[in-house]
Amino acid sequence: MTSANPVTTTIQRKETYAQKRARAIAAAASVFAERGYHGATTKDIADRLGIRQGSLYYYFKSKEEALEEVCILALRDYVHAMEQITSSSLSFGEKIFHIVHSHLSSYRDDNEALKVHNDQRLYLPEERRERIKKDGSRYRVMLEDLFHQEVLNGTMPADTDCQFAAQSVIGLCNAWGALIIRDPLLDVEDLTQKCSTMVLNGFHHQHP
Amino acid sequence: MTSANPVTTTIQRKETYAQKRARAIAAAASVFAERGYHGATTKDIADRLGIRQGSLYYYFKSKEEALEEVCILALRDYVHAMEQITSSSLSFGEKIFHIVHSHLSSYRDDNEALKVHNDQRLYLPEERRERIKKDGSRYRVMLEDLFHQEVLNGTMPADTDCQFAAQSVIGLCNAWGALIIRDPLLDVEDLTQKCSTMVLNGFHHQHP
DNA sequence: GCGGCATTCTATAAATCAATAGAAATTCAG
DNA sequence: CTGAATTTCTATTGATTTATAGAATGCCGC
Repeated sequence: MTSANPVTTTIQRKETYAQKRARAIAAAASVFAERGYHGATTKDIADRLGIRQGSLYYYFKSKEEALEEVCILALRDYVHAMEQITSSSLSFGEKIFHIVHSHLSSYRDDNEALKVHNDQRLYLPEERRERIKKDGSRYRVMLEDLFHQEVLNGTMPADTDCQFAAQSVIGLCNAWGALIIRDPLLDVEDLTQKCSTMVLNGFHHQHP
Repeated sequence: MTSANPVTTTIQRKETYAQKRARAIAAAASVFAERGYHGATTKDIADRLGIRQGSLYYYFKSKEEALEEVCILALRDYVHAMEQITSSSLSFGEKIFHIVHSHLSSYRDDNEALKVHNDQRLYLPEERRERIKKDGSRYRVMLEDLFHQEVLNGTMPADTDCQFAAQSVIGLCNAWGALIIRDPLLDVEDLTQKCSTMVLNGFHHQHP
């Protein structure tokens, strides 16, 4: 055997293509989130990367491909977190809490990819949209199943509409997510607590 | 007195400028809803009206003005409906029901102006955005006050965060609204029932 | 029918933008 | 150092788009 492969043993002094491309996707996410897909220009993205407009095409075949990549990125971590939570041994209430927390946190910490997925994905042509749709549906179905399980357990009314419940949780989180991005003062921990409580028990209204 | 004003007594054989402009705003709303503000062209709007691109400028000084008008239109009816409901003698639960119903219905019936307001208003420059912001806030505050009143009545926990509650109801309705527009099969009456119940009592989860 | 006003059209200016081709620069192994 | 591969740059093309100016058309009262 010859000496160990320098690629894996040498300290990396230069970013790989994949790493630089990942930064390009993040830059695209940021710009798309701020100005929308059509409102953003390839120059905006290039500027954020410190390269020229034309150079961007070394990483993307088209602006459209950049949007698709942003959407794929957004869903990857998002779905992964959901898988971790639903397969854990937490109680139902705790799972909901973690799901909401993970969802809201991603708006604060991550990049703006999730917002771009929510707001701009419909501007993708059919074919590209289909490709990312699967992951989005998977997320919704996992949440749906979580509710469904709870109905079978008897800890939720038998007539609960689990599709409605799942979609509502997602919608609520996305609505607050949009606000979280725009208002740095919003406290994710506090919102997580309030959203989970609301989902499970509403605002506790008592008939007078 | 001379003969009665023909404008008011004669059967209208021709649309007034205001009416035609209103149709232009509706066309803009429709196109903006479908393609987004930046993705829509003035030609798209003109096509939907059956006029030429240049002729559109008889009704708008700019594309930007068209977007502002769409947002103003969206909020006018929206705020008006809220005023009617909150000032009525309905019970709290009924009011929430009507508010949700009015909100969701507007996505089904009206034009797509409300969706445009939600998704595209941030692309307006500061000054124009400020002008429409007031109406949006008014809606939220009215809803907030409704919750606040209920806390004072003692039919809701004293520590209820009314701002959170109001924003959540709006967010939930907007999330479902976006789905309603895309899926004609969704039943607004059914969704209204489920959304109101969820807001008031959550999904009735019982600790096992 | 005529004069004036309202409405729409044609044609075009000016700016912007995505995408490409090929040259330059950088990096790196031998 | 040298040559090849990678990465970035320059320069440009072609298409699109907003907005304007001025001409043409339609409409209405008289």
